[in-house]
Amino acid sequence: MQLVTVKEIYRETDRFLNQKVELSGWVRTVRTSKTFGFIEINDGSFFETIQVVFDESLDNFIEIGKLTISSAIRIQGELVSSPGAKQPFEVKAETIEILALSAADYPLQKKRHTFEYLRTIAHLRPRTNTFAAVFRLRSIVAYAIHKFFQDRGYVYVHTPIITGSDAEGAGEMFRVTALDMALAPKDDSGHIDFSKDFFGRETSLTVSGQLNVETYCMAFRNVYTFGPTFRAENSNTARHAAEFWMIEPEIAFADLSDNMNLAEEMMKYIIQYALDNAPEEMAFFNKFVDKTLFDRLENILSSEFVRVTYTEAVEMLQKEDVNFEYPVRWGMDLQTEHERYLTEKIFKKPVFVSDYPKDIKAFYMRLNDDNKTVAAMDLLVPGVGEIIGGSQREERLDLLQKRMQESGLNAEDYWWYLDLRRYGGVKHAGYGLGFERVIMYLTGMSNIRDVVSFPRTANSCEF
RNA sequence: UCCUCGAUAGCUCAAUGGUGGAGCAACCGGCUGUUAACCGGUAGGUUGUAGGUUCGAGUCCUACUCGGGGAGCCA
Repeated sequence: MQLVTVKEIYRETDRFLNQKVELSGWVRTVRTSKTFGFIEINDGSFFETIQVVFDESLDNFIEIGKLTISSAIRIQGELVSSPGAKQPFEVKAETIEILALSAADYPLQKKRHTFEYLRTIAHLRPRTNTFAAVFRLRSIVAYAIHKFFQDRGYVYVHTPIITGSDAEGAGEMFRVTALDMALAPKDDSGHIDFSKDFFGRETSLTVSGQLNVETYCMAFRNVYTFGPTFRAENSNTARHAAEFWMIEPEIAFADLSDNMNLAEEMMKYIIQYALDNAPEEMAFFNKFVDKTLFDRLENILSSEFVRVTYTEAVEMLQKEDVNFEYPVRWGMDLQTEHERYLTEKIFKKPVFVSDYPKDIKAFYMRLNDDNKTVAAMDLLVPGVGEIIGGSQREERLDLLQKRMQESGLNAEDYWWYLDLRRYGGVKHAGYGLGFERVIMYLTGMSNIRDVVSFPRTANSCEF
């Protein structure tokens, strides 16, 4: 009797056909007749289920027929080719052992549930087809990202989760404190005295690893971070979460064009990797979640990403005969409706928009020679919108200091960041890729809450 | 945070201001190759919460809570 997984049976069917096998897994569905029945089980190793046929020759036939969904069982039997149309093979059971009987009020039924309902039972939803596919893909894509960078010699840097820089500028921050807030020590002006706190200063959860990873970029040349990020923004959209994962590569001796080349190569690599290594899951998404998925992904793999400057994009949008809620005008940030129009209507594929006005972008972005724009780039993709935001960094100390001053930042807080410009600081660039947004893009899932195991959003931290 | 729509059985949804229903799930029974199996039966409800209008409220009004969609912020 060979102990096998469902994945092994599907991938190496010839090895197991007409052999005795032993399987264990969870019941997805049971169908019975007077003298025989069928069980489909999923053993966790594979997206697909396997059908088990059983009949009254089993001494526990009656009990088996009453198995509830999600009960755990062990089956011994023979793998045989199946006369049924929907599966190539099945297991003819000789013994079925009930390992754990699931209660009858198991909330998942043999029918389609809404994603909204499944979010209320996030501890059970990975047992559904959709979420099993999403989270196996998420694991595979995380590995693909590491593989992409590691194969190219990048060093993976673990940047800190707790940060003392209180103005990274990327968003609202969650405070980290060991103080009892009810008894917090106050200073003379009545504000909480964080010098008495654990770190002796005010600290927060990171909103980006970028500033830290730039320091390692100046040592290892090509580096990346991949870790959790926290934003305390009261964002209530399908593509924002308070806790999410971000990939942030940083490359030295490189400019904005190199940065976009890297982003494009990485995106294509990830897509190809997902198609090659999760074919069942991807086929499922294409069939049940987004019927245009494969066409969309194939189109991306076989074409070059569009590259336009912000100024060109504004001109193109102004020429279109469309009534935008917010008219396009040079100097304002592109609204979601403009970004979507660019990527979904005009180009119908991923678009890099670069060289934004300096006033709407972060202080660390490199000032262009026109003195009006900075070497920033966003990658916009159909369906998701902004998936990457990046820039060439300002490596010239005097200009960086000037920009910080204009942005109202205290240069002393960034002394180590400025040091990089004094000690062999060269041109360098990098970007942040929202991991969940990649998963959304690869699966067609339209809500970020459905690609995070236990999503944390404003007013929601169950589980 | 703003705009908008919604909340009725375990799930998905019906119900003109006038006795709250269906399908699926559950439970009981039937069925010799099923595929979200099928057939028959049983049980299941303080209509999100708190007020108000009315002879009478699931239905109308107010507030709150939670959720969907859109916007801002961004990845």
